[in-house]
Amino acid sequence: VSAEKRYHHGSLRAALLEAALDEIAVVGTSRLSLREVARRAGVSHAAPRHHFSDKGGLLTAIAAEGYRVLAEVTERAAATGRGLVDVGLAYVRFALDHPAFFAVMFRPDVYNPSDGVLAEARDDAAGVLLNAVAREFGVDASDDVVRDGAIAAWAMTHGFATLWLNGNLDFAGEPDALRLAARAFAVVPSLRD
Amino acid sequence: VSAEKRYHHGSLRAALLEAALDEIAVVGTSRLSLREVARRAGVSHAAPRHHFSDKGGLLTAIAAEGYRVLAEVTERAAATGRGLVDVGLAYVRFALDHPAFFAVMFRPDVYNPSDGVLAEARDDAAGVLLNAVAREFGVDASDDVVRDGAIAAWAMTHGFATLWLNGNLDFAGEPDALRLAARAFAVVPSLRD
DNA sequence: TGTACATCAGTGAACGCGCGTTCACTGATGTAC
DNA sequence: TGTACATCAGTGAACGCGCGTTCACTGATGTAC
Repeated sequence: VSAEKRYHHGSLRAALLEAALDEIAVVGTSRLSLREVARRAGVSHAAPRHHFSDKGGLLTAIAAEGYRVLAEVTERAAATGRGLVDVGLAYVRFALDHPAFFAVMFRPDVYNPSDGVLAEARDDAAGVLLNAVAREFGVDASDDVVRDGAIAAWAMTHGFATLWLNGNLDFAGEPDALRLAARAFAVVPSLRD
Repeated sequence: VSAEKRYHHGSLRAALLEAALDEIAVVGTSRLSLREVARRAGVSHAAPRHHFSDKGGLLTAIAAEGYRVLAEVTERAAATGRGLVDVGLAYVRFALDHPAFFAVMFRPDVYNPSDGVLAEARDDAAGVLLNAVAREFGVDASDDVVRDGAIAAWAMTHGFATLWLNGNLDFAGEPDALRLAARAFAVVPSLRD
Protein backbone atom coordinates (compact mmCIF):
# COMPACT_ATOMS: atom_id res chain seq x y z
CA VAL A 1 0.00 0.00 0.00
CA SER A 2 2.80 2.38 0.86
CA ALA A 3 4.40 1.34 -2.42
CA GLU A 4 1.40 2.75 -4.20
CA LYS A 5 2.03 6.15 -2.71
CA ARG A 6 5.62 6.44 -3.81
CA TYR A 7 6.34 9.49 -5.89
CA HIS A 8 8.54 7.44 -8.20
CA HIS A 9 6.59 4.52 -9.54
CA GLY A 10 9.59 2.34 -10.26
CA SER A 11 8.14 0.47 -13.23
CA LEU A 12 5.70 2.89 -14.70
CA ARG A 13 6.50 2.00 -18.28
CA ALA A 14 5.48 -1.62 -17.79
CA ALA A 15 2.46 -0.58 -15.76
CA LEU A 16 1.33 1.76 -18.52
CA LEU A 17 1.64 -0.96 -21.14
CA GLU A 18 -0.45 -3.31 -19.05
CA ALA A 19 -3.03 -0.62 -18.37
CA ALA A 20 -3.20 0.14 -22.08
CA LEU A 21 -3.78 -3.52 -22.92
CA ASP A 22 -6.59 -3.71 -20.37
CA GLU A 23 -8.14 -0.55 -21.70
CA ILE A 24 -7.87 -1.67 -25.34
CA ALA A 25 -9.52 -4.97 -24.49
CA VAL A 26 -12.48 -3.00 -23.16
CA VAL A 27 -12.90 0.00 -25.46
CA GLY A 28 -10.80 -0.89 -28.48
CA THR A 29 -7.66 0.59 -29.96
CA SER A 30 -9.25 3.66 -31.42
CA ARG A 31 -10.94 4.81 -28.25
CA LEU A 32 -7.81 4.37 -26.22
CA SER A 33 -6.88 7.61 -24.45
CA LEU A 34 -3.60 8.32 -22.74
CA ARG A 35 -5.46 9.99 -19.89
CA GLU A 36 -7.43 6.83 -19.17
CA VAL A 37 -4.25 4.75 -19.30
CA ALA A 38 -2.65 7.08 -16.76
CA ARG A 39 -5.77 6.85 -14.62
CA ARG A 40 -5.63 3.05 -14.67
CA ALA A 41 -1.97 3.12 -13.70
CA GLY A 42 -2.74 5.56 -10.88
CA VAL A 43 -0.53 8.39 -12.07
CA SER A 44 -1.20 11.87 -13.32
CA HIS A 45 -2.31 12.25 -16.91
CA ALA A 46 0.93 13.91 -17.92
CA ALA A 47 3.15 11.10 -16.63
CA PRO A 48 2.98 8.86 -19.73
CA ARG A 49 4.84 11.55 -21.67
CA HIS A 50 8.02 10.56 -19.89
CA HIS A 51 7.84 7.04 -21.33
CA PHE A 52 5.99 7.39 -24.62
CA SER A 53 6.14 10.44 -26.80
CA ASP A 54 2.57 9.92 -27.87
CA LYS A 55 -0.14 7.32 -28.43
CA GLY A 56 1.73 5.95 -31.44
CA GLY A 57 4.79 5.27 -29.34
CA LEU A 58 2.76 3.33 -26.82
CA LEU A 59 1.03 1.31 -29.54
CA THR A 60 4.37 0.55 -31.19
CA ALA A 61 5.64 -0.93 -27.93
CA ILE A 62 2.45 -2.97 -27.62
CA ALA A 63 2.71 -4.30 -31.17
CA ALA A 64 6.35 -5.26 -30.67
CA GLU A 65 5.57 -7.21 -27.52
CA GLY A 66 2.58 -8.80 -29.27
CA TYR A 67 4.71 -10.07 -32.14
CA ARG A 68 7.23 -11.41 -29.66
CA VAL A 69 4.55 -13.43 -27.86
CA LEU A 70 3.01 -14.58 -31.13
CA ALA A 71 6.34 -15.86 -32.44
CA GLU A 72 6.82 -17.70 -29.17
CA VAL A 73 3.45 -19.47 -29.05
CA THR A 74 3.41 -20.41 -32.73
CA GLU A 75 6.99 -21.68 -32.53
CA ARG A 76 5.98 -23.86 -29.59
CA ALA A 77 3.04 -25.22 -31.62
CA ALA A 78 5.30 -25.87 -34.60
CA ALA A 79 7.75 -27.74 -32.38
CA THR A 80 5.17 -30.39 -31.51
CA GLY A 81 5.46 -31.58 -35.08
CA ARG A 82 1.75 -32.12 -35.51
CA GLY A 83 1.67 -29.97 -38.59
CA LEU A 84 0.35 -26.67 -39.89
CA VAL A 85 -3.11 -26.98 -38.39
CA ASP A 86 -1.61 -26.80 -34.90
CA VAL A 87 0.23 -23.62 -35.80
CA GLY A 88 -2.98 -22.15 -37.18
CA LEU A 89 -4.90 -23.05 -34.05
CA ALA A 90 -2.12 -21.55 -31.93
CA TYR A 91 -2.57 -18.34 -33.90
CA VAL A 92 -6.29 -18.35 -33.17
CA ARG A 93 -5.67 -19.13 -29.51
CA PHE A 94 -3.24 -16.22 -29.33
CA ALA A 95 -5.89 -13.88 -30.72
CA LEU A 96 -8.47 -15.09 -28.18
CA ASP A 97 -6.06 -14.96 -25.24
CA HIS A 98 -4.63 -11.57 -26.15
CA PRO A 99 -7.33 -9.61 -27.96
CA ALA A 100 -5.60 -6.30 -27.25
CA PHE A 101 -2.33 -7.43 -28.81
CA PHE A 102 -4.28 -8.79 -31.74
CA ALA A 103 -6.23 -5.57 -32.17
CA VAL A 104 -3.07 -3.47 -32.37
CA MET A 105 -0.53 -5.64 -34.19
CA PHE A 106 -2.28 -5.73 -37.54
CA ARG A 107 -3.03 -2.04 -37.66
CA PRO A 108 0.33 -0.69 -38.86
CA ASP A 109 -1.41 2.60 -39.56
CA VAL A 110 -1.68 3.36 -35.83
CA TYR A 111 1.91 2.68 -34.85
CA ASN A 112 5.41 2.95 -36.30
CA PRO A 113 5.85 -0.23 -38.39
CA SER A 114 9.51 0.43 -39.12
CA ASP A 115 10.51 0.45 -35.47
CA GLY A 116 13.54 -1.81 -35.10
CA VAL A 117 12.47 -3.91 -32.14
CA LEU A 118 9.06 -4.40 -33.65
CA ALA A 119 10.33 -5.33 -37.11
CA GLU A 120 12.58 -7.99 -35.68
CA ALA A 121 9.80 -9.62 -33.67
CA ARG A 122 7.48 -9.44 -36.67
CA ASP A 123 10.06 -11.14 -38.89
CA ASP A 124 10.50 -13.85 -36.30
CA ALA A 125 6.77 -14.56 -36.31
CA ALA A 126 6.70 -14.60 -40.11
CA GLY A 127 9.62 -17.02 -40.13
CA VAL A 128 7.78 -19.48 -37.93
CA LEU A 129 4.85 -19.52 -40.32
CA LEU A 130 6.97 -19.84 -43.46
CA ASN A 131 8.92 -22.74 -41.98
CA ALA A 132 5.73 -24.50 -40.90
CA VAL A 133 4.26 -24.16 -44.38
CA ALA A 134 7.45 -25.38 -46.03
CA ARG A 135 7.48 -28.45 -43.79
CA GLU A 136 3.81 -29.10 -44.46
CA PHE A 137 4.35 -28.90 -48.21
CA GLY A 138 7.61 -30.83 -48.07
CA VAL A 139 9.50 -28.14 -49.98
CA ASP A 140 12.22 -25.63 -49.29
CA ALA A 141 11.18 -22.45 -47.48
CA SER A 142 12.39 -20.37 -50.40
CA ASP A 143 9.93 -22.03 -52.78
CA ASP A 144 7.38 -19.62 -54.25
CA VAL A 145 4.48 -21.84 -53.25
CA VAL A 146 5.49 -21.38 -49.63
CA ARG A 147 4.83 -17.67 -49.71
CA ASP A 148 1.46 -18.15 -51.36
CA GLY A 149 0.57 -20.96 -48.98
CA ALA A 150 1.63 -18.89 -46.00
CA ILE A 151 -0.59 -16.03 -47.12
CA ALA A 152 -3.52 -18.42 -47.56
CA ALA A 153 -2.97 -20.00 -44.15
CA TRP A 154 -2.45 -16.63 -42.53
CA ALA A 155 -5.58 -15.26 -44.18
CA MET A 156 -7.70 -18.17 -42.99
CA THR A 157 -6.56 -18.14 -39.38
CA HIS A 158 -6.51 -14.36 -39.21
CA GLY A 159 -9.94 -14.14 -40.79
CA PHE A 160 -11.37 -16.70 -38.41
CA ALA A 161 -9.97 -14.91 -35.36
CA THR A 162 -11.16 -11.54 -36.63
CA LEU A 163 -14.65 -12.75 -37.45
CA TRP A 164 -14.95 -14.48 -34.10
CA LEU A 165 -13.62 -11.60 -32.00
CA ASN A 166 -15.94 -9.14 -33.69
CA GLY A 167 -18.95 -11.34 -33.00
CA ASN A 168 -19.64 -12.42 -36.57
CA LEU A 169 -19.67 -16.15 -35.84
CA ASP A 170 -22.14 -16.07 -32.98
CA PHE A 171 -24.82 -17.47 -35.26
CA ALA A 172 -22.99 -20.82 -35.32
CA GLY A 173 -24.06 -21.45 -31.74
CA GLU A 174 -20.66 -22.88 -30.89
CA PRO A 175 -19.32 -21.43 -27.62
CA ASP A 176 -15.83 -22.84 -28.15
CA ALA A 177 -14.00 -20.87 -30.82
CA LEU A 178 -11.14 -23.34 -31.08
CA ARG A 179 -13.45 -26.27 -31.67
CA LEU A 180 -15.23 -24.38 -34.41
CA ALA A 181 -11.89 -23.38 -35.92
CA ALA A 182 -10.61 -26.94 -35.83
CA ARG A 183 -13.73 -28.18 -37.62
CA ALA A 184 -13.57 -25.46 -40.25
CA PHE A 185 -9.84 -25.86 -40.90
CA ALA A 186 -10.27 -29.64 -41.19
CA VAL A 187 -12.37 -29.13 -44.30
CA VAL A 188 -9.32 -27.88 -46.16
CA PRO A 189 -7.52 -30.98 -47.49
CA SER A 190 -3.94 -29.74 -47.66
CA LEU A 191 -4.15 -28.83 -44.02
CA ARG A 192 -5.80 -32.07 -42.99
CA ASP A 193 -3.62 -34.57 -44.84
CA VAL B 1 -25.94 25.81 -57.65
CA SER B 2 -29.26 27.21 -56.56
CA ALA B 3 -30.22 23.66 -55.69
CA GLU B 4 -27.41 23.67 -53.14
CA LYS B 5 -28.95 26.61 -51.39
CA ARG B 6 -32.38 25.13 -50.95
CA TYR B 7 -33.54 25.02 -47.39
CA HIS B 8 -34.96 21.56 -47.91
CA HIS B 9 -32.29 19.27 -49.20
CA GLY B 10 -34.65 16.80 -50.85
CA SER B 11 -32.54 13.70 -50.40
CA LEU B 12 -30.52 14.43 -47.34
CA ARG B 13 -30.71 10.91 -46.00
CA ALA B 14 -28.98 9.47 -49.05
CA ALA B 15 -26.51 12.35 -49.09
CA LEU B 16 -25.63 11.72 -45.46
CA LEU B 17 -25.04 8.02 -46.10
CA GLU B 18 -22.73 8.81 -48.98
CA ALA B 19 -20.90 11.44 -46.95
CA ALA B 20 -20.49 8.95 -44.13
CA LEU B 21 -19.03 6.34 -46.48
CA ASP B 22 -16.54 8.87 -47.83
CA GLU B 23 -15.58 9.94 -44.34
CA ILE B 24 -15.21 6.35 -43.10
CA ALA B 25 -12.98 5.52 -46.05
CA VAL B 26 -10.68 8.33 -44.93
CA VAL B 27 -10.66 8.30 -41.14
CA GLY B 28 -12.17 4.94 -40.28
CA THR B 29 -15.39 3.91 -38.58
CA SER B 30 -14.32 4.81 -35.08
CA ARG B 31 -13.32 8.36 -35.86
CA LEU B 32 -16.50 9.05 -37.77
CA SER B 33 -18.29 12.07 -36.35
CA LEU B 34 -21.80 13.13 -37.17
CA ARG B 35 -20.69 16.74 -37.32
CA GLU B 36 -18.17 15.96 -40.06
CA VAL B 37 -20.78 13.99 -41.98
CA ALA B 38 -23.11 16.99 -41.82
CA ARG B 39 -20.27 19.25 -42.93
CA ARG B 40 -19.58 17.03 -45.94
CA ALA B 41 -23.25 17.04 -46.87
CA GLY B 42 -23.35 20.82 -46.53
CA VAL B 43 -25.97 20.99 -43.81
CA SER B 44 -25.95 22.10 -40.21
CA HIS B 45 -24.57 19.70 -37.66
CA ALA B 46 -27.96 19.11 -36.10
CA ALA B 47 -29.62 18.09 -39.35
CA PRO B 48 -28.62 14.39 -39.26
CA ARG B 49 -30.81 13.96 -36.20
CA HIS B 50 -33.88 14.11 -38.38
CA HIS B 51 -32.77 11.02 -40.31
CA PHE B 52 -30.69 9.01 -37.87
CA SER B 53 -31.26 8.96 -34.16
CA ASP B 54 -27.56 8.57 -33.53
CA LYS B 55 -24.32 7.27 -34.98
CA GLY B 56 -25.49 3.70 -34.48
CA GLY B 57 -28.55 4.31 -36.61
CA LEU B 58 -26.44 5.67 -39.43
CA LEU B 59 -24.02 2.74 -39.23
CA THR B 60 -26.92 0.27 -39.22
CA ALA B 61 -28.18 1.76 -42.47
CA ILE B 62 -24.68 1.54 -43.94
CA ALA B 63 -24.25 -2.08 -42.91
CA ALA B 64 -27.62 -3.02 -44.37
CA GLU B 65 -26.78 -1.45 -47.71
CA GLY B 66 -23.35 -3.10 -47.61
CA TYR B 67 -24.82 -6.56 -47.16
CA ARG B 68 -27.26 -5.88 -49.99
CA VAL B 69 -24.42 -5.01 -52.35
CA LEU B 70 -22.30 -7.93 -51.16
CA ALA B 71 -25.12 -10.41 -51.77
CA GLU B 72 -25.55 -8.96 -55.24
CA VAL B 73 -21.91 -9.13 -56.35
CA THR B 74 -21.25 -12.58 -54.90
CA GLU B 75 -24.45 -13.91 -56.43
CA ARG B 76 -23.34 -12.59 -59.80
CA ALA B 77 -19.97 -14.33 -59.35
CA ALA B 78 -21.68 -17.57 -58.35
CA ALA B 79 -23.89 -17.39 -61.43
CA THR B 80 -20.91 -17.62 -63.76
CA GLY B 81 -20.53 -21.21 -62.63
CA ARG B 82 -16.77 -21.03 -62.39
CA GLY B 83 -16.81 -22.25 -58.83
CA LEU B 84 -16.11 -21.15 -55.28
CA VAL B 85 -12.87 -19.35 -56.04
CA ASP B 86 -14.73 -16.81 -58.13
CA VAL B 87 -17.12 -16.14 -55.27
CA GLY B 88 -14.18 -15.69 -52.94
CA LEU B 89 -12.45 -13.30 -55.30
CA ALA B 90 -15.71 -11.37 -55.68
CA TYR B 91 -15.76 -11.02 -51.89
CA VAL B 92 -12.22 -9.63 -51.92
CA ARG B 93 -13.06 -7.29 -54.78
CA PHE B 94 -16.08 -6.05 -52.86
CA ALA B 95 -13.88 -5.25 -49.86
CA LEU B 96 -11.39 -3.35 -52.04
CA ASP B 97 -14.08 -1.48 -53.96
CA HIS B 98 -16.11 -0.59 -50.87
CA PRO B 99 -13.71 -0.33 -47.94
CA ALA B 100 -16.19 1.72 -45.92
CA PHE B 101 -18.95 -0.88 -46.25
CA PHE B 102 -16.43 -3.55 -45.36
CA ALA B 103 -15.18 -1.65 -42.34
CA VAL B 104 -18.68 -1.32 -40.90
CA MET B 105 -20.49 -4.55 -41.83
CA PHE B 106 -18.39 -6.88 -39.72
CA ARG B 107 -18.44 -4.72 -36.62
CA PRO B 108 -21.88 -5.65 -35.21
CA ASP B 109 -20.83 -3.98 -31.97
CA VAL B 110 -21.13 -0.53 -33.55
CA TYR B 111 -24.60 -0.92 -35.08
CA ASN B 112 -27.86 -2.68 -34.40
CA PRO B 113 -27.38 -6.22 -35.75
CA SER B 114 -30.99 -7.24 -35.17
CA ASP B 115 -32.37 -4.54 -37.44
CA GLY B 116 -34.85 -6.18 -39.79
CA VAL B 117 -33.70 -4.78 -43.12
CA LEU B 118 -30.10 -5.51 -42.23
CA ALA B 119 -30.76 -9.07 -41.05
CA GLU B 120 -32.51 -9.91 -44.28
CA ALA B 121 -29.69 -8.63 -46.45
CA ARG B 122 -27.14 -10.42 -44.29
CA ASP B 123 -29.03 -13.70 -44.59
CA ASP B 124 -29.16 -13.26 -48.36
CA ALA B 125 -25.39 -12.86 -48.50
CA ALA B 126 -24.88 -15.89 -46.25
CA GLY B 127 -27.19 -17.91 -48.49
CA VAL B 128 -25.10 -17.13 -51.55
CA LEU B 129 -21.99 -18.43 -49.84
CA LEU B 130 -23.63 -21.57 -48.46
CA ASN B 131 -25.03 -22.46 -51.87
CA ALA B 132 -21.69 -21.89 -53.56
CA VAL B 133 -19.95 -24.16 -51.05
CA ALA B 134 -22.61 -26.86 -51.40
CA ARG B 135 -22.23 -26.81 -55.17
CA GLU B 136 -18.43 -26.90 -54.89
CA PHE B 137 -18.57 -29.89 -52.55
CA GLY B 138 -21.32 -31.58 -54.53
CA VAL B 139 -23.52 -32.01 -51.47
CA ASP B 140 -26.81 -30.65 -50.18
CA ALA B 141 -26.67 -27.17 -48.60
CA SER B 142 -27.99 -28.61 -45.34
CA ASP B 143 -24.98 -30.90 -44.98
CA ASP B 144 -22.86 -30.15 -41.91
CA VAL B 145 -19.69 -29.95 -43.95
CA VAL B 146 -21.16 -27.04 -45.86
CA ARG B 147 -21.34 -24.88 -42.77
CA ASP B 148 -17.76 -25.71 -41.81
CA GLY B 149 -16.55 -25.22 -45.36
CA ALA B 150 -18.37 -21.91 -45.60
CA ILE B 151 -16.71 -20.70 -42.43
CA ALA B 152 -13.30 -21.75 -43.73
CA ALA B 153 -13.87 -20.05 -47.08
CA TRP B 154 -15.30 -16.96 -45.42
CA ALA B 155 -12.38 -16.81 -42.99
CA MET B 156 -9.81 -17.05 -45.77
CA THR B 157 -11.34 -14.41 -48.02
CA HIS B 158 -12.22 -12.14 -45.13
CA GLY B 159 -8.78 -12.53 -43.64
CA PHE B 160 -7.10 -11.77 -46.92
CA ALA B 161 -9.17 -8.64 -47.46
CA THR B 162 -8.61 -7.48 -43.89
CA LEU B 163 -4.87 -8.04 -43.98
CA TRP B 164 -4.58 -6.30 -47.32
CA LEU B 165 -6.72 -3.29 -46.43
CA ASN B 166 -4.82 -2.74 -43.21
CA GLY B 167 -1.52 -2.78 -45.04
CA ASN B 168 -0.21 -6.07 -43.70
CA LEU B 169 0.55 -7.59 -47.09
CA ASP B 170 2.61 -4.74 -48.45
CA PHE B 171 5.77 -6.76 -47.92
CA ALA B 172 4.73 -9.10 -50.75
CA GLY B 173 5.51 -6.37 -53.27
CA GLU B 174 2.43 -7.23 -55.29
CA PRO B 175 0.46 -4.11 -56.22
CA ASP B 176 -2.56 -6.09 -57.42
CA ALA B 177 -4.46 -7.50 -54.46
CA LEU B 178 -6.68 -9.72 -56.58
CA ARG B 179 -3.74 -11.35 -58.29
CA LEU B 180 -2.10 -12.07 -54.97
CA ALA B 181 -5.39 -13.45 -53.65
CA ALA B 182 -5.87 -15.66 -56.68
CA ARG B 183 -2.38 -17.11 -56.27
CA ALA B 184 -2.83 -17.70 -52.55
CA PHE B 185 -6.29 -19.24 -52.90
CA ALA B 186 -5.02 -21.52 -55.68
CA VAL B 187 -2.73 -23.25 -53.19
CA VAL B 188 -5.78 -24.68 -51.44
CA PRO B 189 -6.66 -27.90 -53.29
CA SER B 190 -10.38 -28.14 -52.61
CA LEU B 191 -10.82 -24.69 -54.05
CA ARG B 192 -8.61 -25.34 -57.04
CA ASP B 193 -9.90 -28.75 -58.14
C1' DT C 1 30.58 9.84 5.82
C1' DG C 2 28.54 13.99 4.48
C1' DT C 3 27.27 17.67 1.38
C1' DA C 4 26.15 19.96 -3.08
C1' DC C 5 24.32 19.60 -7.29
C1' DA C 6 22.51 17.62 -11.58
C1' DT C 7 19.21 14.77 -13.43
C1' DC C 8 15.19 12.27 -13.69
C1' DA C 9 10.12 11.09 -12.77
C1' DG C 10 5.81 12.59 -11.82
C1' DT C 11 2.34 16.63 -10.59
C1' DG C 12 -1.47 19.63 -11.30
C1' DA C 13 -3.33 23.69 -13.33
C1' DA C 14 -4.37 25.65 -17.65
C1' DC C 15 -5.32 25.97 -22.67
C1' DG C 16 -7.85 25.15 -26.94
C1' DC C 17 -10.39 21.72 -29.63
C1' DG C 18 -14.08 18.89 -31.60
C1' DC C 19 -17.50 16.27 -30.15
C1' DG C 20 -22.63 14.89 -28.98
C1' DT C 21 -26.74 16.80 -27.44
C1' DT C 22 -30.42 20.10 -26.51
C1' DC C 23 -33.53 23.72 -27.77
C1' DA C 24 -36.19 27.45 -29.49
C1' DC C 25 -36.36 28.95 -34.01
C1' DT C 26 -37.57 29.45 -39.10
C1' DG C 27 -38.22 28.15 -43.87
C1' DA C 28 -40.73 24.99 -46.86
C1' DT C 29 -44.27 21.71 -47.99
C1' DG C 30 -48.58 19.47 -47.99
C1' DT C 31 -53.48 19.19 -47.00
C1' DA C 32 -58.29 20.47 -45.62
C1' DC C 33 -61.88 23.26 -46.84
C1' DT D 1 -58.38 28.98 -56.90
C1' DG D 2 -57.21 30.71 -52.54
C1' DT D 3 -56.43 30.64 -47.63
C1' DA D 4 -55.38 28.66 -43.03
C1' DC D 5 -53.03 25.55 -40.56
C1' DA D 6 -50.35 21.46 -39.36
C1' DT D 7 -46.32 19.13 -40.15
C1' DC D 8 -41.87 18.42 -41.53
C1' DA D 9 -36.80 19.61 -42.44
C1' DG D 10 -33.03 22.17 -41.35
C1' DT D 11 -30.70 26.19 -38.45
C1' DG D 12 -27.61 28.17 -35.20
C1' DA D 13 -26.47 29.23 -30.54
C1' DA D 14 -25.41 27.12 -26.31
C1' DC D 15 -23.98 23.51 -22.96
C1' DG D 16 -20.87 20.22 -20.80
C1' DC D 17 -17.33 16.69 -21.65
C1' DG D 18 -12.94 14.33 -22.33
C1' DC D 19 -9.21 14.75 -24.89
C1' DG D 20 -4.08 16.02 -26.11
C1' DT D 21 -0.69 19.25 -25.06
C1' DT D 22 2.06 22.65 -22.56
C1' DC D 23 4.41 24.35 -18.59
C1' DA D 24 6.35 25.68 -14.28
C1' DC D 25 6.69 23.00 -10.37
C1' DT D 26 8.31 19.47 -6.81
C1' DG D 27 9.76 15.11 -4.95
C1' DA D 28 13.23 11.49 -5.39
C1' DT D 29 17.52 9.56 -6.92
C1' DG D 30 22.21 9.29 -8.20
C1' DT D 31 26.90 11.02 -8.40
C1' DA D 32 31.11 13.95 -7.67
C1' DC D 33 34.08 15.41 -4.30
